[in-house]
Amino acid sequence: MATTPQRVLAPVRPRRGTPAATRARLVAAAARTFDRDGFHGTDSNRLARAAGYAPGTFYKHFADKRAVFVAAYEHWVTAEWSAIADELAAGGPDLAGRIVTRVLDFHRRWRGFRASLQVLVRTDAAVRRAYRRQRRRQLETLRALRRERGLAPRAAEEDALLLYALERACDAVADGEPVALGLDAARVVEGIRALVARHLG
Amino acid sequence: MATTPQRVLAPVRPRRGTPAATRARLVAAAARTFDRDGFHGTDSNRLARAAGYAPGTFYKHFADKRAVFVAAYEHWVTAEWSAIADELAAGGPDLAGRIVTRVLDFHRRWRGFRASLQVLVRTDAAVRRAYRRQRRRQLETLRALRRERGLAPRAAEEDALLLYALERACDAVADGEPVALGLDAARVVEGIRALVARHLG
Amino acid sequence: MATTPQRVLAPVRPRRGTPAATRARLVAAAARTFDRDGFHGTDSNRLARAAGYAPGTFYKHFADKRAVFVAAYEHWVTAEWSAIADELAAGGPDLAGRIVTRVLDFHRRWRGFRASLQVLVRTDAAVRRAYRRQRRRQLETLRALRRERGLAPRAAEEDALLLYALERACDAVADGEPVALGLDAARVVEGIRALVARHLG
Amino acid sequence: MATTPQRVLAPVRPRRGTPAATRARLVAAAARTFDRDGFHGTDSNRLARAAGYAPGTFYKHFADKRAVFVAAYEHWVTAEWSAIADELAAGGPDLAGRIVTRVLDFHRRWRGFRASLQVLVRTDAAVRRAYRRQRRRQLETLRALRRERGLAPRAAEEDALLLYALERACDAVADGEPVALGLDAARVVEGIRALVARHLG
DNA sequence: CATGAATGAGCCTTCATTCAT
DNA sequence: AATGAATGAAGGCTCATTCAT
Repeated sequence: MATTPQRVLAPVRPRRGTPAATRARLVAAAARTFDRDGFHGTDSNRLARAAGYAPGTFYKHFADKRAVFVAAYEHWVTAEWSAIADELAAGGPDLAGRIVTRVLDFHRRWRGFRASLQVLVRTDAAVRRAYRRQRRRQLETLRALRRERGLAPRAAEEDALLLYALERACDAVADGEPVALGLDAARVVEGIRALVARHLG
Repeated sequence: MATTPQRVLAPVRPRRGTPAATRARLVAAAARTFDRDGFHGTDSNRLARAAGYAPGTFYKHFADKRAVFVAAYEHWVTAEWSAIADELAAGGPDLAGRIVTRVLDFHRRWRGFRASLQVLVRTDAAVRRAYRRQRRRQLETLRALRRERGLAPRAAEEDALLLYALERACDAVADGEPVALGLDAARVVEGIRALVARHLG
Repeated sequence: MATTPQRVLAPVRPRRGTPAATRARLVAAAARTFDRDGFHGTDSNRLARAAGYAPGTFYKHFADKRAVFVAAYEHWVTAEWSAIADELAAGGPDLAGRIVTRVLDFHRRWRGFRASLQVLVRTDAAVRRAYRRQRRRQLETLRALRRERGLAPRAAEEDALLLYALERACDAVADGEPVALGLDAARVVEGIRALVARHLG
Repeated sequence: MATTPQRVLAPVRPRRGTPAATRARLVAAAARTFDRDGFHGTDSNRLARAAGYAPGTFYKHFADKRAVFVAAYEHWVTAEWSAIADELAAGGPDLAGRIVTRVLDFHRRWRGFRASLQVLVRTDAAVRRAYRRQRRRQLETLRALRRERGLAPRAAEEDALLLYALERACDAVADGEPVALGLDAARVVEGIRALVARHLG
């Protein structure tokens, strides 16, 4: 049974795959790399190599470096919200706790990416558009949730505030900031849960 | 009231100033430029020119671009907190409202800077240290405030959560996000105020 | 016998060659340029252009300027000693005279390079290592020669002295020093030949 | 008995000395610094500071960096040859040995300077002129010596060859090359002495 | 005579992007 | 579809030199 040899520095990939598969690999590798090194901490050649392709291939699939960033963002955030939507749909006790666990999980995975995102939101119109679109989706999801569950009604402005608090707190935890400051990380997480629970309650 | 005209590309300044004055001008110009263009959106030559100096002058005062960033950060955040400390000391009604106005003001002024800061906190150990130091200071200020005013006692973890919520919400408002999303910005600000008031109460 | 015309600023070359060919062109151009202008008298962009490439290409093949210098040195000195080895192997009368002609030839070609070499030997550990390695090789070649030809035995120290005298005298002749001083260059060369002959004799 | 305090990084000096004294200090500091770091390994500000002066002072005394180099060269080599002239005049046994000791001593002191010198001789007309002038002086000294002592007559070309061998061998010893190659340094020095003795004999 | 802040050309290097194969 | 050699604009930083004090 022959095994495909794996090169360490240049992952194997079909020399000719479907464009969609190639694109998906490039997006996935870019997401990982941006998260680890930041948007300005890598270059497009490295992104291509990380996916197992040559530099030229990258530009066959994306107009420029910014374009993969947007693609990776959409991909990641779509995944995030479909996971959270599942959580919401699942029902069961401690909805708030389960949401926080989920969000925290995502923020841990994408903290570096999110940091670059904040810079590009200010710098790049396409990124800003994508970012706003996602925020709108989040607000709609939240409103729908309350409607479906018959939860306490809240103004959209209050939902937005909850999202801000949730996302910044999860970023901080993902950064390891509470630990670095000598705080009890579990209590911080519990605080976040309480916030969400109060809001949904 | 006549104002002294300022040339855009080469601000008036003494042909030969004290090192401290030069450094201060460089820091101020760097802070403004980083905020507008982002850390990776300018270069050291531009920073020097923005302060009215030639490229070489920059490197007489800072080891590299990162070093001015830290200096500008310390300068800005020190100013922020001394202003807030004044506000706190001033007494008078609506403490929460006055704090939010102040913080919002700062975030409006430094939103771009803060975005780059988040990236550099992950990328650069010196920036991370400076950042943590400031956070520690914030927590201490908050604790001291509650003690002096005989306000409701809170765990440090809860203070941290307040800071996170406050800072992210003010960033969003400074970004113009509520407006872009069709929300009522004033209601968002009022929501922030309520959050702070409830915490201090 | 027609020669291919070479453009000075952009030598003809295939638009896309093998890495080895590119590297070889860069090394050759660097050797020429270092010899003419000295290590500190050129820059990496000039070296790239002299080989017909853009600045970036240089850094695809060498970590820095110092690295091409070492590569050029190894290349040149390898060529030198294989030529001398051929001379030695060839046999025939006036071995000393033929050696001197050869060495003189090389020193005329590489006098400027050798001058920079002396500086870098003191400045740069990698260059020093390469230099010592070559000297060792020279001493071994000399010893092997005497053994094979049944020539007069000499201590390694004496061989070294011969090499020193030979190399400095050839440098001076290559510099045109005898002529500048009003000496008879041919007599100087004859003197060098006598030195070598006496040593081998 | 009060001692003058000596700062390590900025040697004391009279704020207003005679121009000649200032110049002499600058030359001495430059000679030391060039020897240690090479001509291209320092900058004119460092040369000034090493002598205890500000950058501007340097340019009050020398037209440019190259000019101190020439001045330092003349100073050093003048000292060298007056010491050797004393040695020659002193008489006594083992003239050759004493000459070699002296030359070796100088080369040990100025090896780094000499390396830069070889580069500048090719690069800079003023340095080349100074260098040729010194060589002419050496040849004259040698001829005068033989005349006065009634030594064996030699063609100027042979004297030149002796100088070449002597200087290169002493450079190598000063470089520590024999030791690095596993040779017996004392035997090398003895070889040099024999060379000189044979030539003078 | 001496200072030292300031200059700015220019070198070293990176990296987003192209294009011939 | 994929390659990867090649590009060149531009950014980071140095340093010989000037000049107002």
